[in-house]
Amino acid sequence: MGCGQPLVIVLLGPTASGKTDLAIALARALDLAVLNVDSRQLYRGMDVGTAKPSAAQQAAARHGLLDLGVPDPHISLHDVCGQGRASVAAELARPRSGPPMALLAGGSGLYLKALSRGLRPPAVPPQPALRRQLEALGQPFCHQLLRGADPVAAARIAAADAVRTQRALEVLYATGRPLSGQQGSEAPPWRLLELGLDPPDLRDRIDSRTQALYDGGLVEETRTLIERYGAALPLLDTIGYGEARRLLAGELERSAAIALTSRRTRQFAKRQRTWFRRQHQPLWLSAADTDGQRRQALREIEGRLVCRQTSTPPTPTTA
RNA sequence: GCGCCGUUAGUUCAGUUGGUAGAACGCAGGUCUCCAAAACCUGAUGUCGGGGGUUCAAGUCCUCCACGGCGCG
Repeated sequence: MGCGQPLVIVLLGPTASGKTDLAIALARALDLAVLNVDSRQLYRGMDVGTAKPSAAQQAAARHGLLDLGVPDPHISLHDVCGQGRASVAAELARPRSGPPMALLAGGSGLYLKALSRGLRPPAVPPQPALRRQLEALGQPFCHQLLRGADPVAAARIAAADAVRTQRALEVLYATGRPLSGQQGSEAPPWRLLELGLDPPDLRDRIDSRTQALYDGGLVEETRTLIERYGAALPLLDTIGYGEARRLLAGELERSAAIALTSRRTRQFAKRQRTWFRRQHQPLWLSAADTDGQRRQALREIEGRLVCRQTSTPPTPTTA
């Protein structure tokens, strides 16, 4: 065990914190691929609005878990878990000079947890028709249904939380067994090093990043997505795309759209911080620029690769 | 200059026949095992424009002042 196990490095942080640049720098330094853990960069055609690594950036380092499918059939977490496990396994098996390693980077909390901790959610795909029916029955009634059928899940799910109530009922009807008994996890056989990025000037970074998305063609990209998949595409509710869609519909001025996108992004970043604090507790990198962060991260990674014999006390070395 | 209307939380506003203030959004904290860039929960906001008066009691009535809007000169 210990130093014999592969090392999986997870780089996480709120949007616009500088993960992409640092991930590429680390990938180059360690000869690794950047495996993106991002719920929106999974989709082809959602590039500008998701700040997906550019062609130049993707040429600078290998990337994985990008462009897995088109936006129309929604890609489930179950599928992402499968692809993610395969990508990590391939990366660890890849012949390289050092010990086996993989690098995950992203900001989607649930996805990060699922991949790094080996969550095994039930393999029940979303059933839109069923969800519509449950929706029509009304949330109070649905939660009452759940209390009768799966009291454990019902106790955990807030009475007003329609999304989770519907999911629990969906799993129950599809499998005939309560959801609460099917939410397991399988700790993967690797050591985990979680590094966090959360610069103090995130608000400014979000503002300038938002401006850059609009200048870089977010509205045009949104128009293309609407032409291809229709304006009702659920993924168009995404931060940035939602405002661009309203701009195209004439409901918002450009400056108002940009301000709204910034605000929603800030609110999202706050939720991400809450998640990381509670679910991950990474080692936060304090350096101000990518270069300093890279050095700091590489020191930590090297520290994990030194083979220590815990049974014998370390021999004191005098300088 | 005259008349009318307005001035209440960071913002937009609600406040019944006088009983020391509420909503939404925002903000802060939290939850999270397939919509997660989602969904949900909790919380704090305040010299009610300023002064004076009437009253046991004034955001609410009277009065003066300031500021803003509209109309008439």
